[in-house]
Amino acid sequence: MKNSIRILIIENQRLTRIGIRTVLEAENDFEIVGEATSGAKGFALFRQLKPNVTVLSLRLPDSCAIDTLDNYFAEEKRSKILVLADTAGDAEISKALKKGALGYICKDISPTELVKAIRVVNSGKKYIPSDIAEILSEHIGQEELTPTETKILGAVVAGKSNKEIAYDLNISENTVKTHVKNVFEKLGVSDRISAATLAIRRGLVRIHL
Amino acid sequence: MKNSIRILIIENQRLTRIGIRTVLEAENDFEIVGEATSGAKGFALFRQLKPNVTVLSLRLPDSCAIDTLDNYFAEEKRSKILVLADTAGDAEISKALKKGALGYICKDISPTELVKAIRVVNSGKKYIPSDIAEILSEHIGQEELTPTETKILGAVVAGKSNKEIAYDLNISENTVKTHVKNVFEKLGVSDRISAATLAIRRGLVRIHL
DNA sequence: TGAAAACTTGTTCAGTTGTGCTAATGATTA
DNA sequence: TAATCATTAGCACAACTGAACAAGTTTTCA
Repeated sequence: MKNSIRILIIENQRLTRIGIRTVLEAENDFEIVGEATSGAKGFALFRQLKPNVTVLSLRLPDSCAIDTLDNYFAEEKRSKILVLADTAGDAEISKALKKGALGYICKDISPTELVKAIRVVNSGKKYIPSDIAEILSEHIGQEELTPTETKILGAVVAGKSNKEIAYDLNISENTVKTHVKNVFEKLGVSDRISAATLAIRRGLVRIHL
Repeated sequence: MKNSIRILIIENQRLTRIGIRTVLEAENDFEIVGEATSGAKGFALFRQLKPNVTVLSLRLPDSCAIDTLDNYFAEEKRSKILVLADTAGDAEISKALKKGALGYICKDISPTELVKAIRVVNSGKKYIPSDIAEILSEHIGQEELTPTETKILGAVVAGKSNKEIAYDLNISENTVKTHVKNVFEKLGVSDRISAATLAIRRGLVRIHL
């Protein structure tokens, strides 16, 4: 169909993908041009098909959407990407939006809202559902972790001791302690377990399931 | 339709629910008699509709399927329940099966396999996909945590200190240490962070996302 | 270039954690 | 009844953690 919105779906959960397709196929100006189950295949299809809108799942077996977003924008500056998350609580929302994703929706979105999201994003505008916008606003003002702090938090989550972290990063244990303390302050916790669980909940670090 | 398999779907992610429905509706001897988005509504519908097969999502906003399975079997001893999980790695697989669920599938299941799972479960037999069976076998031989140990692990994950845990449970700090040590041994770790992340990964404890 | 942010290291010290033991009590079960 | 398991508790000790400082160096970027 002419002037139809050409859509690429990158999502590994088949049942969810079928759900998305079912919803989108009901719109007669939508055309699903491709589907992929992994980040690599998805990006390859993106380059090949040049869809109008790409629905990209946040968690894919081989990659994290946040990290691959750069590739999409390097390939096509005006990529229109709608990130699809499992839960709304993720810290990754703001990251995705900062990187240039136009929309961020959650898998419990209603069909009508999904369709709307696609249309809005296709028109080049941002689409953020109100519940997600709310969460975003909650996180506003929260200081971001620096690269080193993020690395150290990752090591903490991995169960490493300050000494081990110091050894791994070739810095003194005192330095590690300082970073850890700063991370605690920024996260509003006072022990490494709370830091770790918070990091996991917020998606501040990636853990290999 | 006569002799059709009457199915109840309890799953909160709408897109996934639509996917499931789309797949199941294609079978002309399947009949979706109800859908629910929460554990409470789902169980209410179960009592009312008495479906042949119930597709029950593991993680629901208000409850965990594992904990509510007992209710289903109390209501109807021969409930045929197919538990639907996000990931295959969960320790909850074995728990669900022990409690009496007939099947345990993952959301990236293929349509044909989902249909097959429904049919097998409806016939009263167990259905475990090979990849999940494999994970199950990996966990075999791993010692299970005792109730107290589970409670203490939960407290550890919650970021509590030994002292706090002792106070909460009205036991001495030394006892807490003993339990913590035993948990470490059973999990094969040697610090609380690793215990916590492992517990989260395996679904040994529930964390409020 | 100059300021701001990030990264680095140090010291001290109280408190917590984890290890390695031993051992009593109650509940369950073969 | 004997055996096993879960729960409880104690002690001693080394190691690690987190708080509370102060202060130097390097990067980044406007």
